[in-house]
Amino acid sequence: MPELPEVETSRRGIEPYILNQQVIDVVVRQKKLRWPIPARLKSELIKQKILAVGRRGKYLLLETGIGTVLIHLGMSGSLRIVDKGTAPEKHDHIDIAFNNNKVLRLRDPRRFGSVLWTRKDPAQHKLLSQLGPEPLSDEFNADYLYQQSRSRKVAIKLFIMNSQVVVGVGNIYANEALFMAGINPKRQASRISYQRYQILVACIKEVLQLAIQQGGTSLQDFTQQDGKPGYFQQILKVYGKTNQPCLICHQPIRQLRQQQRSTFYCSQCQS
DNA sequence: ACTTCGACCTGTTGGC
DNA sequence: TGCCAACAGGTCGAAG
Repeated sequence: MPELPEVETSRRGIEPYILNQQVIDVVVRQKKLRWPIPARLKSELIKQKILAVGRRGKYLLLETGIGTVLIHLGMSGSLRIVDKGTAPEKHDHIDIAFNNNKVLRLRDPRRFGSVLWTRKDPAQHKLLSQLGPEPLSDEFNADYLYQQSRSRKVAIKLFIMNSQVVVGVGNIYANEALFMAGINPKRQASRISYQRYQILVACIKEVLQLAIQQGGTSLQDFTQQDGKPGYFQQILKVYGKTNQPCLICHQPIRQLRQQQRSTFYCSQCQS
């Protein structure tokens, strides 16, 4: 579920309820996620105040005075705010309870997500230190991406989904950005001109920004049980549209597999 | 240094 | 209707 726009929407959704609040309890029902939830988390996090709710790529960062909670939602994770005493449901793996009677609750059926704890500068954490620039930052520009692409034979779609190249471009938005840029997802990264990288960078930024906007407007009710409307469905032009007519040229959208992930594109509009 | 592939999980869907 | 294979929005680390 979560790509960067959903993670950012989650960040904005939970922030008002937990910023400057003190942790009074941590309840772990299932510690086996992508990585085990550290045993130290509860004892060290308890009594700490959340000083910032940040994001790096698809990681959420809950910063305290002594360390940072790293949360990744994997493929199926979601966060919600519930009142203290609300009964957990299936796959509700961890609660972080605050002194304002609110509880931050992670649900993750597939358990590809993670909840970690670091006392260092989170940027130095193993999982964050190798990450590429944020897609919406100035650091992510055509000069950078073009430089990175020299001598890279991988298909452009896989290239932009590589988190060491740029963070936050998942399967949906990689497909959408390449459609918007008119670039064939199978094209080798090294065989794309600087000019086309200028377009691609702009399209990646636009597609992500638009999705964040959509999420922000339709997801004000973060405390509700069903925190995931299909808001991004409406802006998708190729993802999941196999055999449907291209919005530009009416050719059927094609589907193929790249690295075990589905790719959707228009063979006429994208070269 | 770069690329590919298996692995981790459960829930849903589509074809027979 | 039921069954089962295929697939789902991520990404790490080992193997090639």
